[in-house]
Amino acid sequence: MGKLEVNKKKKREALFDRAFELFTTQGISGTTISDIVNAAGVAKGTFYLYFRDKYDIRNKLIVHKAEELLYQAHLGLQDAKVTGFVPQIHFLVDFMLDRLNENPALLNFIYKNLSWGIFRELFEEKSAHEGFDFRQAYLDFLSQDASVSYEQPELMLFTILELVSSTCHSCVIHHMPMSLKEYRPFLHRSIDGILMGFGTVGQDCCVS
Amino acid sequence: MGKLEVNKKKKREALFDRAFELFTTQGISGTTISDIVNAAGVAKGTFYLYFRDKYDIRNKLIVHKAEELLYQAHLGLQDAKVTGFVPQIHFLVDFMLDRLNENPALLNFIYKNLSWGIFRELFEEKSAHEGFDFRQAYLDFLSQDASVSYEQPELMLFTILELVSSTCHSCVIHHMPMSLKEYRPFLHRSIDGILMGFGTVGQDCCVS
Amino acid sequence: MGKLEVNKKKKREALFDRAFELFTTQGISGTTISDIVNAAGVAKGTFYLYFRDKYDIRNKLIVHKAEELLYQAHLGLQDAKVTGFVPQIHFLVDFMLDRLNENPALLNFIYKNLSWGIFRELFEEKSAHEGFDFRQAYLDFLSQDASVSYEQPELMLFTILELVSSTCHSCVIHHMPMSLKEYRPFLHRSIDGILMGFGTVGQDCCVS
Amino acid sequence: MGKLEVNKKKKREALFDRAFELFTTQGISGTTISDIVNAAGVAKGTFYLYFRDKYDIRNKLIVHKAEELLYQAHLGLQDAKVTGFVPQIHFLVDFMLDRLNENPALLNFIYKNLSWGIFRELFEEKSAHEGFDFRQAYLDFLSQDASVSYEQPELMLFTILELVSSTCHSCVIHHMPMSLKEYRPFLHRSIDGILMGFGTVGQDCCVS
DNA sequence: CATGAATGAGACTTCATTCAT
DNA sequence: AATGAATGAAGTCTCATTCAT
Repeated sequence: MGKLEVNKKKKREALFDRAFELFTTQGISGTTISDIVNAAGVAKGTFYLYFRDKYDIRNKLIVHKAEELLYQAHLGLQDAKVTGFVPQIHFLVDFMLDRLNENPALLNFIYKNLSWGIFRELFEEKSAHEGFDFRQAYLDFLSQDASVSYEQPELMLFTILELVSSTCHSCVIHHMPMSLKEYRPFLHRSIDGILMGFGTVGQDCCVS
Repeated sequence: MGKLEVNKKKKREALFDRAFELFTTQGISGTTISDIVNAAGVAKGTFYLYFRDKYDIRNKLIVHKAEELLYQAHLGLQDAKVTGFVPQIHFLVDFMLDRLNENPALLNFIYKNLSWGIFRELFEEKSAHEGFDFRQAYLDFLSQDASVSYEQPELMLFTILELVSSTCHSCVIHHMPMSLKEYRPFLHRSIDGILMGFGTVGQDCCVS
Repeated sequence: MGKLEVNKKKKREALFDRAFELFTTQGISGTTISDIVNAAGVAKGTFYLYFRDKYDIRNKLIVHKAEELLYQAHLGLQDAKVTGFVPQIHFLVDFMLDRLNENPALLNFIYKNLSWGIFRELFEEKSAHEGFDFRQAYLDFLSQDASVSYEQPELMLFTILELVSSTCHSCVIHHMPMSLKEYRPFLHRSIDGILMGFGTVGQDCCVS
Repeated sequence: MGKLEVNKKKKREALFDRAFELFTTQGISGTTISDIVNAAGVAKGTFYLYFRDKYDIRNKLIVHKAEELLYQAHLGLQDAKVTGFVPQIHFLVDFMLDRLNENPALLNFIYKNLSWGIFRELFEEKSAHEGFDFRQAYLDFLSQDASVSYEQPELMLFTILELVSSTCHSCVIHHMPMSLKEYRPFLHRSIDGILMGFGTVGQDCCVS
């Protein structure tokens, strides 16, 4: 990579990082492009060389941050060596809940965006982490565990994801109806319920 | 009520109704106070006699519209004479899904606000519909049905509500991952799963 | 005076007093008619029954407050039984400086208005204090003291008044170039100088 | 200086000059920022690149105009080759009175601002006219004239300045109590009186 | 590539004044 | 005489975007 190339990358990253800081601290509509370029130490016009407008950088940030979170969760799972699909799902949910609970700013930012729309993008776009493919990883989990079988596994993921992000937002940001710590067991029971709902015959809750 | 009093009410309602129309068609940040007062046929300053700013009227609209929807669903349930708690929940969900499916503008507007925060307000504040108490109505459903018993029934309602509004939004607004029509059966299965998760022993899915 | 008459007077006085308080605490342009009527506990429209606009009430207040100050000084002089024109002038100046030093809000309010323009009004208008005539009082001082004689005594009063109000404002409000306490001896020396400057032959500074 | 630099200076000056015209003809509160930018031929936003608000440009104008006046008087004094401190003071006063009499708009504008506050700024800040130091110039006058000696020379200047600006304003703007032409001799006598009041023993008016 | 001065539409808000009650 | 809801002109200031340098 040429020196010039490196410099460009640096500018883009400076804008990216400062924008995230400002978005999470002052809100999106409370952040102006002036704020961002001032914080990044570049000229106003430079912003437009890298992003179309404020919403462009916001969208790119959401995808990026969500991807990071998922990738971290994936790495965590590998380290933890959890086996079995259901425990793996619970592990991933817990991992992400912990991260979001520690970092409410991030949660607030990606809130309601860590959803199917983002997943589509993550699934379709080339990951920033070379060679990592979210969809494939998910489907691999499933096929590795012969004891489970679901109708519409992608739809199930969507359902769980929406439930988790939505309730988690309420608990972490508003502490309503209770803290995440208190709500967490109920959330896991609800996830189990959903898994059951999507399970095919021969794999259900009651059969021992 | 004096003539003056009636006139005030009319003005407030005109602003309220036009603001809703504009918010749902042009978005909130795409709607200016000028737009609202022009549509309502009142002077700019009049707006500020009734609302503090754009966000004040928005918040009041969200509560109002959510309340209307719930109240309609409640009336619908009474007419339908459905019995049993679980069927009643499914009825209410279906009723609201239908309304929201017909009226995506409304859905988009109250999206992620038809949540616990709103419920709290609806529960605590005096309803605009004299003598109607949401919380009591819900708890009555439960107690009327001797065959079911749940831990933390309010938490269960919260969980279901978050799931429904979140998934419904994605399906109705983005048609992703599929249309509401196609997703609906899976949603109901997920709700059953959640009910099961919150159910106390002796009342579970598999007992025939 | 009828009961209705009394009520009218009360309203006017309430507006007057509250307006003065607000003008001195928030400034004139920082005070709205709404502020005044709210503080006075009357309706917006009522204001216009008594005053033309904000500047009308301001002007009337200035005249009123300046007149009060002068009248107090006059009463103080009578009690003190100071004799001789020059000591009387110094007494009056000191009396007013003390009052203004204690009450910078008043000073700021009448600043640059306790001047010839106001005097004209006070001289010409009928005083609120029945039977009190400022001009005559001043001319009486002069004629009572056979040892002094001035060209243009009214012009001299104007000169002294402008000097006092102008320097006093700077000292009291800005403490610049120094406090009033420190500046006062120099002010008195300057007044003596001016008196000398206006003195006719036979009465000048150097003759012992 | 680059082309861009020159252009910026031009814009700032256009705003400055038009603002002064408008302030003196329509008054400050009668002048809007729209008026200023229209007159200057620049966009509304441009104003805010150079000045914080209307009061910012006003303050900067006052300092600037007062400085100009003093500097002109200083130049006039050098040309006139008047010697002796007292005649120099009278010359300066006359010079400024003439200018202000010719230009009542300027007088009205800097009225009561051509005072100690401004002097402090002029004394402390670097003059716009390179190498010109007001305070030093004044002190030099004093020290050059061995025949005079004053206690607190700066305080004396303050006293004279307040007297001149205050009385001058009344005479020029309101022609009250008389025109400046008629009042001028009395003013000079008052100044002499003040000089006397501040003079140290051995230097007074009457000693021949 | 990078800059940042300039733009100008338009958002928000205030408030003196009126007038029907 | 008193009220206060309604008015709407007028003002301030912001900020995304452009473009000459």
